[in-house]
Amino acid sequence: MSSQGPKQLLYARFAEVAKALGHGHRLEILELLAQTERSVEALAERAGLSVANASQHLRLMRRAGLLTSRRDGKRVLYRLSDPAVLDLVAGLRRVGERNVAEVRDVVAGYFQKRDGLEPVSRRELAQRLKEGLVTVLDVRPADEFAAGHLPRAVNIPLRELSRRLRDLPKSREIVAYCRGPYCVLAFEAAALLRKHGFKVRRLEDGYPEWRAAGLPIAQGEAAGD
Amino acid sequence: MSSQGPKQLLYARFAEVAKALGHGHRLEILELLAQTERSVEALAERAGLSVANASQHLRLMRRAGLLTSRRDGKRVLYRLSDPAVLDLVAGLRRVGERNVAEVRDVVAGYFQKRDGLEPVSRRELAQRLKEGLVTVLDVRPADEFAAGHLPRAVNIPLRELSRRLRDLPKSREIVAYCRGPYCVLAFEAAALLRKHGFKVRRLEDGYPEWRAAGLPIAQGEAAGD
DNA sequence: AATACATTCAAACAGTATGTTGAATGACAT
DNA sequence: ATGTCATTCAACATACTGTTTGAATGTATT
Repeated sequence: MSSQGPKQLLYARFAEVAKALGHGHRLEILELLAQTERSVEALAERAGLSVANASQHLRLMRRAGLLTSRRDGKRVLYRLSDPAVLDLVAGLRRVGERNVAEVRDVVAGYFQKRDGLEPVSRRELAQRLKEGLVTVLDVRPADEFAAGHLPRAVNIPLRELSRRLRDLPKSREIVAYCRGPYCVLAFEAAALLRKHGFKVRRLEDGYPEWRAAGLPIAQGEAAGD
Repeated sequence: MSSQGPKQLLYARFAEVAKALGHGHRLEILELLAQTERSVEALAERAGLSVANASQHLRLMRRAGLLTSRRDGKRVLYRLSDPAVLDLVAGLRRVGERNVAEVRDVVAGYFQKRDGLEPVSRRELAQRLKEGLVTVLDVRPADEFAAGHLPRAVNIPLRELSRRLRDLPKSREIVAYCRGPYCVLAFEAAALLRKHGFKVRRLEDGYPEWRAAGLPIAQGEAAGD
């Protein structure tokens, strides 16, 4: 299979890149790495995997060219080797949304139940941010927020949201976002806030896409900025 | 693995799309289907597979949402379900080129040996075509040419090229293309023609990309147009 | 109805992937 | 040096993939 001609050889390599994307756990790891580089242990914990298992998935993706790693003291930090990896994942999503019945069912059955409204586009949000018309709410865990977030975003991780409703304005529109298009955090946040009478919509996707689009970002832990 | 939450379920589906791309033979089938829809038998023959084997690869890709099929009398014709599938394959190529050492080696060792010149961009070729400055040479098999090709292109399948050199002009620049970026036909053609003193360059990719870019195309068997 | 043909399905095989366990490596701290 | 911690490796059981073979299906042709 691997080597009748040079084209076959190349295609076998390209297929390996695709194979490296071909597992739910690995796509989840890529979503996490799209936020910021991370250690094996941190990834394992967030993705719900054993450390050894996460390590194997990471090695496989590194071999395929999806990731690179560097050592930082005792730990090894992995990150996406190329922004084009995000385009690939977005492509999988697109093909799935449009051509796989089960995907459409889940989107209709779970996601649209939490938030049926049209999401806000990046462009529109960027514009309204400039005009100071909206409150932007980042519902990711604090460390992901610290690694990079939308300008002037308020960070309330989803788990704390019901306790901190008073930190949010009732009059202004709120735009919630998290890791990406199917990150459940923003959907759950939208459902919760709407139930409590807030005016809320979701950003169409997440922080990685915002950054990849070249829009301004901010870093650090502070709430104010 | 498949269903702790809705996100995991979606990711498992998206992973299936990636898995369907994860085999050299399947990428080759996709390259053929990017030219035009085709029967199982035709695909099997061109990809060098048994009919039953091709059928299984096709079924898998159809399930994943990459392909659709329709019956036409005795045969079943497959085609790409979505232009986004081409974007996905292009994404694999891009990640491979930039991040997999072996890919770079093969490109340097085989492809650049045949044609080290910068390829002509679609834009540039479209412009020069309008001005009537170039001869466009399509080296794909006749039936693929007939299904769609660049305007005013001359079709000389690679196998016939050495016998039909006199059909090509020595004075004008020739731009050769075939199925896509790593279709060997155009590289071999460029090497052969250059050896015989023609001025020849390659188009940066192939017919499917030209069509996907919305540039004008022509159909039918005639040589003149 | 009988035949021919294209495709799919089912069964079988070898080969490859996944996830677990426990041991090995490599880097830092004492 | 010794111990500790994060990561990787090796070995294993289990499940899935790719391919071949031959039979079954479904569609045209006679």
